[in-house]
Amino acid sequence: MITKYTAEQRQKYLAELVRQGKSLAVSQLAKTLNVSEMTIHRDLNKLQEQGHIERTYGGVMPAEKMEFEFDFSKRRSANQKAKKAIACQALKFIRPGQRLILDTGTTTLELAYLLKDFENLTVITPSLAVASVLQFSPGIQTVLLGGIIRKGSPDLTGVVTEKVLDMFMVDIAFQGADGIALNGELFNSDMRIAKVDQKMRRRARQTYVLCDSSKIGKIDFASNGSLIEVSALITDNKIDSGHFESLKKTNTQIIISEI
Amino acid sequence: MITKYTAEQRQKYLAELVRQGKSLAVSQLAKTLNVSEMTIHRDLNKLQEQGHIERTYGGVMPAEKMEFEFDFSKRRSANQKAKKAIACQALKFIRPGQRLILDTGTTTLELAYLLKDFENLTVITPSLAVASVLQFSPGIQTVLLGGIIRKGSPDLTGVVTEKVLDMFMVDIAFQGADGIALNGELFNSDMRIAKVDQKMRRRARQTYVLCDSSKIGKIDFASNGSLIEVSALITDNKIDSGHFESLKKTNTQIIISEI
DNA sequence: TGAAATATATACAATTATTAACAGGTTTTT
DNA sequence: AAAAACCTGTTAATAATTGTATATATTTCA
Repeated sequence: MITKYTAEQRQKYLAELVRQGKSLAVSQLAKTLNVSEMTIHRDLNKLQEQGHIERTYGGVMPAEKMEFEFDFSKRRSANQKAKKAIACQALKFIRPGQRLILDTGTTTLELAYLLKDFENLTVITPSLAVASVLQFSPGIQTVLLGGIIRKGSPDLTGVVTEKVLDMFMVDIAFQGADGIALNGELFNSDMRIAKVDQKMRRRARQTYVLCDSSKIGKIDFASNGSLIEVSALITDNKIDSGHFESLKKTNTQIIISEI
Repeated sequence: MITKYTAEQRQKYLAELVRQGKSLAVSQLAKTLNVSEMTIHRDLNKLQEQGHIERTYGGVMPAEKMEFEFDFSKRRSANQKAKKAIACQALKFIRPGQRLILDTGTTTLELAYLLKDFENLTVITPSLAVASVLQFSPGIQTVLLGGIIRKGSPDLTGVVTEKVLDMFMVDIAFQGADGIALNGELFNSDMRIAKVDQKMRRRARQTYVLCDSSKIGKIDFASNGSLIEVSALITDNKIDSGHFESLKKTNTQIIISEI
């Protein structure tokens, strides 16, 4: 190309490249656009002033992003692998075209990461974290349930959340749990989440509870129902065999994922 | 890989590895990323300073807080000062204890920044950006309207959003506009936002339109109503005097903020 | 506890990216 | 048509990043 562009055309082109997330070296761009490196620098600076991009040493990044910050002090990275394995197992139940509910929690968040490249899904969620993970996935329509933002927590709760849930009926709900008693009772550490979880199950044809083995046999503050109401529990193979036998008595299917 | 990455790309990659709970030896990472071990150390330190990870001797752990990003190219344009002045003017109408709706848009976002330290407010918004700004304000309860997340723009629209709006009745709604015709017609560039704006006005006792002077006399794609329906228009003193006279004929109060 | 092994930090040099300053050219304004 | 404003390219200066060698910490194991 020996074409000559105006400054504006160039800058528009550059902005578009960055938006697409292409990585760009200034020297490369200079050749492509047939201008000096200095000109590219100037263009990029202008785009930065306008807030379209962010410059870094040796590169360009899409412009400023807004951030939500959350406290995840409870999470233990040791269980991370278990959570991923559980999410992989859950993934097997999902087919293109389905509508899903993804609950708040670190295990369901792991599932969201796996869904990223799925085609033709609708995901309904009370979790800002899940929404954030899926925001760039072209094949996924994300519906955020409304509600009150819990300070320091990445999710929505309250009357609004429950009301909005009533507007949908989905194929599968994937729920987390902060504890599962040996009689199959399901617990959350937050009462507000418990209420949302309860409602959620009624709006899904099937419900899967995703819960790593460390939380089985532990009770927490807010009961939201029982395993009897769900299609299956997905957990990992570190589950205590005694616990496993106890839970089996609830007649709920228990799916064990290999870490 | 003999590719060369910028520091930011490397750090992003590292942060993602940590999130996934992969255990990593610095020496291994250095080879993978094709940089010296020293550089990896420096990267990890930087990530630690930013609070993304926690370093231990010989290892890395995820930080206890987690950040979620939403793509948001806020234009830091020449009108920034006008927007701030307009937001300051809008602030004067707000009293403790009130319930507000804050529309999506850069001017209303500016208002959100000013609200941060307010006491005892309830803010209802379809804008994830607004929600993000207010997330740590102890005096403010933030309610996020549900709805479909627009790709590439952090706000909620659709049937759900409108339904949820019906659940509330607030004191004041603060709206933006992408254009205001000289006969007072209000425009958005996105039809979905226009519908939400329309509904929003019906759920507020008072509505103020916040719009910098550069957009006055400009029409855009989607009409959402007219200035006749609102309590006042707040704009800046760069407004063309002819435009001002035209708008006055709509009998809407026009508040001019000094930049 | 103390020494070896390993991990991390410091200091400086080399490399590379970015900016500043100036000059020539083009377009716009008067 | 002259003056002003603007854009671009060249060269030189400045600043940021990275690697190497070296020093200091931290852990482990005897």
